[in-house]
Amino acid sequence: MAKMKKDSYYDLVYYVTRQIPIGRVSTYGAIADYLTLGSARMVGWALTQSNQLGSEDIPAHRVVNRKGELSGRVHFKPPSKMQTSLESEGIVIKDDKVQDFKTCFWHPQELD
DNA sequence: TCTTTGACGTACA
DNA sequence: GTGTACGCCAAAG
Repeated sequence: MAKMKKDSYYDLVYYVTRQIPIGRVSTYGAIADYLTLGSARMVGWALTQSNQLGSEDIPAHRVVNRKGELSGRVHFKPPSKMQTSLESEGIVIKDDKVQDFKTCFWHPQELD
């Protein structure tokens, strides 16, 4: 596994998303900026694809929007699974939003 | 090939 | 704080 088959923008997003520590959350913008994708939408798109594929190896529930809102919960099965998973990891969710978002926020740059 | 849509973000009134 | 507009780029029809 010294070399990945392809370095499509999804692979980058998948990789970074897997690096998100438990009890922490990241944002589309942070990932997009770190990977220099140019648009946060690319991150959401990749995550949607991975989710539809059933790639549970990717903790997409730890990725939220800039406001800390669980904007993509509707893409989960069931949608409430996103909040449940986050709360299970010690993250406080209130009204579909991360309370200590500022504290739980994690930036991929932490890997460096 | 063109148009529309989308788990977003920033800017402005 | 809210609503509107634009940019961003890829996938689907």
